Amino acid sequence: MRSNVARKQQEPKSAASPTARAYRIEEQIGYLLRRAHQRASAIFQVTVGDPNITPTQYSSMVKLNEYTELSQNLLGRLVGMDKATMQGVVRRLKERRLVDSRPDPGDARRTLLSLTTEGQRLVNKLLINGPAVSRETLKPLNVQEQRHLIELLSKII
Amino acid sequence: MRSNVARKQQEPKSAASPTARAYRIEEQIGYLLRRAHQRASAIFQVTVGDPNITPTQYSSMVKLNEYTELSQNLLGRLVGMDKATMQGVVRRLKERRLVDSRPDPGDARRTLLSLTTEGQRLVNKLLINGPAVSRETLKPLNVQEQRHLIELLSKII
DNA sequence: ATGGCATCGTGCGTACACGAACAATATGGG
DNA sequence: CCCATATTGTTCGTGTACGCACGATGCCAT
Repeated sequence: MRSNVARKQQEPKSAASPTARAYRIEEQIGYLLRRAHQRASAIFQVTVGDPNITPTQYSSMVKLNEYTELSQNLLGRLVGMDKATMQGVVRRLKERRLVDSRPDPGDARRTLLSLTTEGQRLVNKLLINGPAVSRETLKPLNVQEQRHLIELLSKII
Repeated sequence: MRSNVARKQQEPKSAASPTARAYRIEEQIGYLLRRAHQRASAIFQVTVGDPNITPTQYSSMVKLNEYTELSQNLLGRLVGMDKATMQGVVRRLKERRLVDSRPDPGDARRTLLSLTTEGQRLVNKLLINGPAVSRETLKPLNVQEQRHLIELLSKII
């Protein structure tokens, strides 16, 4: 068990003027979001029940489970992924036979995606642990704070 | 100008039972953190003033500016990056002559990192825009909500 | 009907993110 | 002093994430 705190090697140069509020990277929203997202991903990985499924793969499969069949671009919009990113996610899911695709008969530009039987089985298993992932991630907060955080994050997206 | 909302192609299969609360991926903390982080990164990129500097490179340089000289591992702990990730970040900063390194005279395992003059000049320029990045990211919230979000995120890290 | 513009999926390049394995070095307890 | 254990930094593999450019296709207004 090692300390999570950095050994103090050196003092920071305090460039604080008396009036200006200090700019601390640890208090900036972007920094906090990066760290919080890291922690959430780590909790997902150990809690969801299958170490080979990533958060983005999971959300893609959950959406395909809801809609049955979706084009790749539309799926990307629904789960907030760039089409280039979506490409890689879908490729890996197809390689594992969790997702299948067929050309859209009504639009030759599109590929329709759907879960395989295997993919359905897996996502329904993972969905059981879904709430536990969120619960564990939000554990440091009380119920009211949890609701508030969800609400605030929804607002800034 | 195209709509950001997906065209409705198909209804989701409503699998809602009357009692159980629906599991919506859009309300899960991990999903929201991923989306919020995406947005924050995009705002950083267009607001910080140098499109070639990433958020992680920025936070590394800010920390090096505070401490003058740090080992790679310690810097990684201070900014919340894995040592393998840190490796790549530092390599790119060194390639651009923004960061310099020397062996630690007191510990042959360590490499001491510091900003070059060029790196100092750049980070001090970027620090001017730092507050604007955070301000823009938090724009959808009022001041009280902004403070609250920062506080809640700090708690779950 | 056709020409301009948007959309869809792909490929490439760059950058985080991290687990795992590794070699070199440091440290502390017996 | 010496050995078990820990730390530091590197490399490899896999997976997001996205900008850009491309070709194929669809759509719409003239």
